[in-house]
Amino acid sequence: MPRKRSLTTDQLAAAALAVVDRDGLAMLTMRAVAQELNMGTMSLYRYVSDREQLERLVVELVLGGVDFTVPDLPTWQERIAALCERIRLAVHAHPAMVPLLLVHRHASPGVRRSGEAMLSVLAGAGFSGERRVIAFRALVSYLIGALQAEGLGPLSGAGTDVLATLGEQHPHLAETAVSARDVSPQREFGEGLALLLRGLTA
Amino acid sequence: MPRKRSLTTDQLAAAALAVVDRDGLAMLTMRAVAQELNMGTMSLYRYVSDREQLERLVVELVLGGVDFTVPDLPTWQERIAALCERIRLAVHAHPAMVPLLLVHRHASPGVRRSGEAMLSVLAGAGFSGERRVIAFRALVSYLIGALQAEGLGPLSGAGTDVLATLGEQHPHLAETAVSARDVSPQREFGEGLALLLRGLTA
DNA sequence: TTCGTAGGCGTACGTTGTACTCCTACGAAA
DNA sequence: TTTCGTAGGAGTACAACGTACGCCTACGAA
Repeated sequence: MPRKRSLTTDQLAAAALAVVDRDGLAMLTMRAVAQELNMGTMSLYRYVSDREQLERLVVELVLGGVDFTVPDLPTWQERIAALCERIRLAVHAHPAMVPLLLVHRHASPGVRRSGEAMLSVLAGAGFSGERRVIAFRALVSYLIGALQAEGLGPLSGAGTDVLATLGEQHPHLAETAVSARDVSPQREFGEGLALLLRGLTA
Repeated sequence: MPRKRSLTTDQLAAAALAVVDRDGLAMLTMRAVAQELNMGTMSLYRYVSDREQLERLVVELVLGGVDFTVPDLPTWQERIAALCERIRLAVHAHPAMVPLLLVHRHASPGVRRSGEAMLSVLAGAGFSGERRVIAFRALVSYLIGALQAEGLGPLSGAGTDVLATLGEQHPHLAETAVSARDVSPQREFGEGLALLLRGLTA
């Protein structure tokens, strides 16, 4: 066997993630990643077959840092919440890559492992059949949506002047946007999830 | 004043939406839309400054068909649910454009109108301050996530053989995927939302 | 030392968005 | 009715993208 690879898959993924973190998702380019590694553009194709596969590597790298073992907590609600918070924390460190989570949520081992973990908690809590389907999908929908929303806040992101203009046509929206300033992403995520969990409890 | 425009903004948006519905979001191209209209590619730039703006037109066209007047229903939970279902129905007719909803959820009048409608219901139900922020964001997160998930089912979409392979490593995931076949998107959406609303009620 | 395999990379092509420039249609003004 | 200025339509062209192809070369096995 000839020659050794000068790169590990993790290094490649790390370089891609570095580009995304620094320059944004739009700058995730085969050329940019190659430059990040001081390599020729086409050399990347010795490690991935696609730009799509490169994106998947980024997803796996981020989700790979998450511990999906079910935490030892008194209630199943706390177990679900802890799992979700772990995911949120990992993703929070790389907000620009969130859209990749959505695009590659199929065919991603990390996403599947997270699903399995959540479902095992639900199963242990007595959820089965269609009830479990509904519960699981609701949790996943919330998780996906919340991570998206956190990436670029639809309310708190805008400046105060924009809100003033907004306020004339949409008073409730403007008022809520002001209140939103005092709610941290973590609280928002956690308490929103708590609402859903409360609904699941009844 | 010289010359009349041969196109309305709606016609342009409709052409773009037709391309998306027929050929998928990836084929939404300035050239493709121009061809759909039997126009030169650059002529489109008399109506939009950007490809981005063209995408926004598509979003507005889809959301423009939604009635955001608060429905006259007994409980505020039913009012919220009805509003969300209207949105789901409109989007359901054009599943390929769902990602555009996410990308342009800021700076979209349609999205803002939907938010204002939901918030007015919440306000009428007695939600105020930070509680309203949490409730609103939770609802929006669920809505966004659920619409995404519906576009391409993460569980039911895969073939049975894939599930079998999956089942060895992820038994709960495989089992839930089987149950998921009997749950229609509408039920899934509605009952998931009901869970969240129940959590909001307490 | 030799050789075959596989890594690295330069070139080039098709596709994208869009800047620039031209031609022309047409309503208003004469 | 004629003229003219404005704005719509389209062709050309370019930069940036993903990536197919083919070359050179490093290096472990023989």
